[in-house]
Amino acid sequence: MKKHTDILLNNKLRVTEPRLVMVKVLHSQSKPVSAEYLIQKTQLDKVTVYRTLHTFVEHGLLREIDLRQGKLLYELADRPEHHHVVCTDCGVIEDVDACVFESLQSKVLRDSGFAKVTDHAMEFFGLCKQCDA
Amino acid sequence: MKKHTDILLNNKLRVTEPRLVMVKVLHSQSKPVSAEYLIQKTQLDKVTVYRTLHTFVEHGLLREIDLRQGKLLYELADRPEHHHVVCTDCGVIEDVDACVFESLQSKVLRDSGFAKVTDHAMEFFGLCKQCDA
DNA sequence: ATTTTTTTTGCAACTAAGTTGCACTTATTC
DNA sequence: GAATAAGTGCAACTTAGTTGCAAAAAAAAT
Repeated sequence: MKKHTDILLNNKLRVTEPRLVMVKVLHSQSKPVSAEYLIQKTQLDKVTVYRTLHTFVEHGLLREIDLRQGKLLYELADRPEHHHVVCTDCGVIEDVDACVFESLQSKVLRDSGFAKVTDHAMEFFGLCKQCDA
Repeated sequence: MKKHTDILLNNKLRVTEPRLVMVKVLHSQSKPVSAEYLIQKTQLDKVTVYRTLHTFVEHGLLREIDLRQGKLLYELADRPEHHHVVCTDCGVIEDVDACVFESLQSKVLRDSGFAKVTDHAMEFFGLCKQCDA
């Protein structure tokens, strides 16, 4: 499929079969996925999956997310920025629109004496309606 | 020292030598510390350290913090709630006063359709003044 | 189009953080 | 002080991810 090839080319990445397979699987999922999931779905060697994930993150194609599950998750970066809320019971993940981070940044700098804030993690944990019932 | 014994008793925990040693080391540090640091400082078996950390967290004595360093950090929960900003260059950690989380909670519930938010992670990453210079 | 160069891939072996099973020891309860 | 319950430490294991290196595949040069 031309679309997936273009995604790689647009990001100045070599077009290889493993990368096309990974882009395809990543596009098929609307929720963040783990390296483990990609290894199983793509049947690629785990080293290839881990290395490709890093490459994609470096090129800004993917976002790396830590939802306290002992492993990192990945989602395509072409979606609008947002945060996540994770059910601590069943693990379901829902989106939360981009946060009020801008207004917090100055407070962070003031409190800490840091020079710059370049990134932040803001994730929420709770119970989804099913698990709360 | 009576103080450390009391901390354990107040939290309905058995008073044992390893626990007293751990409380002592935890009190000696104002910044969050890793399990590794505690293992090295206390000379206790790593299994004991990991299990005691979990016990302390369950009893509300400790807070567990994930600052994306591939390992969890721990700090005493008797300090006022706050967040952290981490220098992505040198790793130094500074505190940020409790966040505007209350005002975000309703937004999170609205966006996600969750029933409850019980916890959140909100950490910042950037450059401290030294590393930015 | 073929050769050369460069990058990517996959295997095997490794690492780091943390966990589990189990016998032994140490606190608290009676 | 004996019985009971909980905590400790060793060895061995697990899980997520990494490193070295030779073979394979892309892109660049001819």
